[in-house]
Parts: sequence; structure tokens; C-alpha cells
Amino acid sequence: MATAAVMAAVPSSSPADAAEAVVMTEAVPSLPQRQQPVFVEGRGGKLRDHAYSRKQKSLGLLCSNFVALYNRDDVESIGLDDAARRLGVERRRIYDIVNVLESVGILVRKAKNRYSWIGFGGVPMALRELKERALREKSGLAPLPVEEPSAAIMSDDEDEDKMGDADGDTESEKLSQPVDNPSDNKPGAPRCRLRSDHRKEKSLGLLTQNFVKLFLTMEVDTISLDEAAKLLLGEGHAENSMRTKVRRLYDIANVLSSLNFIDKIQQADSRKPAFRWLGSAGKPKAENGVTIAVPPPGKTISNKRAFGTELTNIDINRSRLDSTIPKKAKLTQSGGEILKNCKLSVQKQLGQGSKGGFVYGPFHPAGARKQELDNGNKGHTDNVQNWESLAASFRPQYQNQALGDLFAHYVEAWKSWYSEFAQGSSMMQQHFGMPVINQFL
DNA sequence: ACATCCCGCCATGCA
DNA sequence: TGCATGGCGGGATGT
Repeated sequence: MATAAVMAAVPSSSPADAAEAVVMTEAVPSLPQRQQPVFVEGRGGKLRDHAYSRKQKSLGLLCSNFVALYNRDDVESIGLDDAARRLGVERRRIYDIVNVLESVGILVRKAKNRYSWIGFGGVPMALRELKERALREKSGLAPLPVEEPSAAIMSDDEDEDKMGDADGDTESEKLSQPVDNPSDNKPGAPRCRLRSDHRKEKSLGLLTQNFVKLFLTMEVDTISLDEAAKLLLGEGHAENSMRTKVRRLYDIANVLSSLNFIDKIQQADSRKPAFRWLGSAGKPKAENGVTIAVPPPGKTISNKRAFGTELTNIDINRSRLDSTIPKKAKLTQSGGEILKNCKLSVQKQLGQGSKGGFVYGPFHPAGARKQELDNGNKGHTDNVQNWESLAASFRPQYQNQALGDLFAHYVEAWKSWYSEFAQGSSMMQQHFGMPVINQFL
């Protein structure tokens, strides 16, 4: 198979891709790849880009690019071939991304090769449901019915058939992993298990959900991937299973980190980093229900990668980025994302309260939520001015025309949406007697 | 030396 | 049978 670098260098124009383009909005630009790759002999005698850097190929960066491409209000359907082509990666990597995104409610699988973009407005509901499931599992209540057709929310209990489990870790998984299957804890229920179940139980999507569940229900603030793997896998498993599980958790953590759901922090007393949940998850919250993630003073150092700072994959020197750059880009995402939220969540979840779009997304400014709190009682006028001034002052200087256009689109969408939302929000507050946008989870 | 995690092989399921 | 999906772990890269 061709390497990703080769694929990036040779734009595809297959009939399938042409079909994708019909469904995908024409306005969405491709993210340009590096020009003129230089190939050298790589692993297995295959050609590899001389300027190869694994950081440029990271799942987190890919996820940021994916979101940057598709998190727009005019995107509804996403073709996997189209995504792979635009992002210049192999289809296999797209599967990794969409599985994680789907498991947190950002995407929904529509058909073979096709996903629907829900956006970050879908996250609150997905997390709420995840948390509810997790709590039910903890308390031993009957699990919620599973309506999700995709593998992501499938059963992850273990099989009774003989699956040739040499290392015996499946048994420990049965004991350790949270379980969604309605047939669990029901001795009389049929437990005929398919081989596909066994496969799905190990899916990246399900693992993502179980990983998130740990954050939603655990008492500690942070968790290392080793700890998470132990919790998800159980003690007494083969070392190989553990290594594989940790590998997958690295994949998931990088994607979730790029989405700003979690944050990698360096533990002072250990070489291994830990991950801290940043999303609203029942952790200590301010009065208005918004979680503020504050690292324990002097104990940890944020290790978070600057995902989303190099949208084009062009810059070779990814590391040691100026910490102000992510903030610039984050705000633009926040605008488009909130636009999405307003249309989706506010309409659909108004009765339950919603503010998800203010929290999630690779471009969300780190201080924005704090700012929301600080300004929470000052009224909409101040908020509008603050957000707009932030948007103006944080305008990133993209080198790429297409991304510049994308940014401009976000800004325009954000401006038009916010004036709408400011009106709508005051109406909602009149109706519900509470700050709706801060009410969530 | 060890942590990180990309890469792509190949098993599985489905039309 | 061919294609879509995605688990899996080898081993390259980063620290």
C-alpha cells in the first residue's frame, strides 16, 4: 500500500471521490499537504518522506484538521473517501477519528462510507447519556436500553462462547469494563454471543466511551493511561493485552485532547503523564454549573499538545509552539461550533438546558469559559462585545488562503449567530428563569 | 531506555 | 468475491 506521504502527494480523483463531492459542500476546502515530498527508504523497504515527522501525522492533529474541515453549518454529510482525500491520509486513519468522534456524539454514522455531522452540540447529550449509563452500572441498576446501532455503544460484556482467548484477559474485562448490554444482570436473558460482539467490544469507539466514563464517574481528577488500562482491562491480564490497550488509549487520548475534552499533564512524581477531564462532568463546578479545570498548584505541568495550531500540516517544526497560537484558532472554532449548537441543541434540548458549544472544540479559547464566568452577570451586551473583541484580537494569521477563508466564514457565522443568540437567550431566560446557556449536565 | 503512537497487515462482516 | 471496516501489534520516533 502507498504510504500516507505518497497519497498526500497524489490527489485522488476516483469516481467515488467525485460522488463524495456532490454530497459534500463545494465550499469546504481541502487542507493542502506539503508540496514536493522527498522520499527515502523507510521501514520495510518502503518509501518515506524524508521530512517525515510523526507529530505531523498524529491522530490529534488529524482530528483537529478533520474538525476544522467539517465543523461548519453547511456540512451535513461526510464521506470517508472525501475526508481521507482532503486530509491527505489513509482511510484507515479516518476510521480512527470518526469512531472516536461518533462515540462522543459529534458524528453519526448514516450509511456505509457516510457520516452525518452533528457537531459539538451533540456532545452534551452523548456525555449525559454516558454518565447516566456509567452511574447505573456503578449502582447496579438495569442499564439503559441501547438504541445506538453503531458499534460504539454496543455491548462490551464478554462472551460465553469459546473465542480462543489465550491470555485470559477477556474474563478480566468482563469483570472490569462497564457494561451497557441490557441482558446483563439478567440471568434468564438470552446470552447468545456473536463473534462480531467480541470484535465490537474492543472497538475504539467503545473504548473511548469507557475511557470517558472513567472521567465522568471517578473520584480522582486525573488518570494515567496505565491506570485507565488497568481499570478497563482488569488486573491479571497478559502484558500484551495491556500494551495494546494502552496503545489504543494513547490514540483516544490524543483525539480527545485535540478536542479539548481532556488535557495531558505531567505528574511531578512520575515520568508518565496523566490526563485530566476538561469537559463538564460532574466535577467541582462553579455556581452556574460550569466546570473550571484548574491544575493542582505546583503539582502538574500542562503537557497538552498544541493541536489545531498547524492546520495545514505544512510546518515541520511543530513542537514548542507559542501558547498564544492555539487560543487564536480556538475562538474561531468556538464561533462555528456555537452556531451549530444554537441550531441543534437549543432547538432540540432547550427544555433540558444546553451550553455544550461553549465548552468543547479544538479552537475553544482556554480562558473563554473563565471569561464567561467572570462576565456571567453583566448582560448580553458585554458578552457580545467581549466575544467580538476576542474574535478580532485573536484573528489568526493563516498562511493558507483556503484556511483564511474558512476562518472568515467562522467569524461571519459567529457574528450573525451571536446577535441571534443574544436575542434568543434573553427570551429563553424569560421563559425559564435561569441562564440557559450555563445550564448543562 | 523508555514512552509514545504511526502504520499498515489482515481478520471480519456484509452485500 | 470484493469491498468496507477496524483490531491489532511491530517497530519507528520522541524525550
